[in-house]
Amino acid sequence: MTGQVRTVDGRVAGRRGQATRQKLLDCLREMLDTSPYRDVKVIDVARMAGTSPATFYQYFQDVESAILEIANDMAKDGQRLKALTEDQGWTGKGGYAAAEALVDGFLEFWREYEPILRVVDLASAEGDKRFYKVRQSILTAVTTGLTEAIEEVQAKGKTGDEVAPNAMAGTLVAMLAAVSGHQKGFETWKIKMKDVRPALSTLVFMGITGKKPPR
Amino acid sequence: MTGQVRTVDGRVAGRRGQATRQKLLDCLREMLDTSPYRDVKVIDVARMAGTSPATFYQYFQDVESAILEIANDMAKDGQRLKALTEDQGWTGKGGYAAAEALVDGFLEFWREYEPILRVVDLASAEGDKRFYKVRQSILTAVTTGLTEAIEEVQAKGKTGDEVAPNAMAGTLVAMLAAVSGHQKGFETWKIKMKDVRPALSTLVFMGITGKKPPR
DNA sequence: ATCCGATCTGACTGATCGTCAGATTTCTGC
DNA sequence: GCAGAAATCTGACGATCAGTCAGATCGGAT
Repeated sequence: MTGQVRTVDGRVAGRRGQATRQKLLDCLREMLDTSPYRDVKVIDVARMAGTSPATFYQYFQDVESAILEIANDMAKDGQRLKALTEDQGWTGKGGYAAAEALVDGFLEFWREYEPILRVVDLASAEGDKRFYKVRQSILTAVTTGLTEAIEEVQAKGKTGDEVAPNAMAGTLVAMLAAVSGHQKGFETWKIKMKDVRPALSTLVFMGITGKKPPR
Repeated sequence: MTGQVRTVDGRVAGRRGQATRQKLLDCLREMLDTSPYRDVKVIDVARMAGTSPATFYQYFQDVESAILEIANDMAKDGQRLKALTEDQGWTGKGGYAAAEALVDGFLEFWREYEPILRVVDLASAEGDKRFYKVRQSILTAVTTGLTEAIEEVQAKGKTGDEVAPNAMAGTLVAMLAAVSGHQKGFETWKIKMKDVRPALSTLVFMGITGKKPPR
């Protein structure tokens, strides 16, 4: 599906080329773990990979394109979040458990890809469509899943004055993403993630069902 | 309080110097509106301000320090958000109105400072303590305000199995900040901000009171 | 007009970017 | 195993930007 790996000038990369390319990506990712995004230099990545900057440019247009590559892999892995919204009963105790599972899925996913997600978030907020698309591919799946869940609950309840399901779903997803991306920040305050988890789960549950979760 | 404006080498800036400095800050802010953070160059800012790079370095250590300056002004302005959490009755219809006002305050504030807040967010997530402090000074005030509100409601309700007030407050604030920072993103989907506002208000209300907002 | 401190800048060094032609390594057919 | 071809890598280069400093310029006080 991804097609073959190609160099910037269109040549198909062979075994050695792919290995080098992957090594560059790995080093770039490690670099992003430790240095501010703005300070990541091609020359450093190349040096870390034991190669030359020219080689980097053989495989990537620029740093952003390389990060986009990593982000695409991440997005593929992110599709597992989608499953957490499907075929769930969202009412009663089972519903709260489902909310907890969704929350945990987000927290774990963000913990794993934090530095990449930071860049994806920034770049898409800055209007870069390539990164926007990646972000979407992760979040849209979850958003539509939740939208359907909310629609279902609202259809049964029939109070008539509910909020728009897709807006509520989008808001919940944004919330999950934001909190997941600031886990370290929360810990640095006097707020424990152990307490944040139930707060998130409760909000997800209430956002979907409009009710307080059962004890 | 801020003390006098000083150049990097410690001299106190006079009238002309302050004007130049401010012009540089203005141009930097405009630059951030239009270019990706990573692509903002000192030389461009200086050029736009009709001055030379050397002058820039007379007033700022580097680009980040200059942005931090802008961010500090913003934080000062952000203290108005704090007022939106104080002396509010958070129950019943008045409570929902208060939630709406808080949501609107966030949305407006983020609309005004979006590009700066993006950088503040990134830098503090990357562990830059200076930016982290700025972010805190805006959000902590609101978080503690909401924490108190939740504690008050819980004290009256006495169901005993509530979530931790500060975790809930922190989560709500993170949600508000996240959604506010992705307003354009929402609009690009098929989700209207007109629908997001009530979704946010509802979640804030439910997060605080544990009840569905009154019609 | 002259002086003095405040302010600005040209010019410089060093680092990184991004490119290209040519060197080096790996693969292929025999 | 070897010659030739293809794939891969790199040194070297011009361009751009970071960051510094000594000296030029400005503007107000006398």
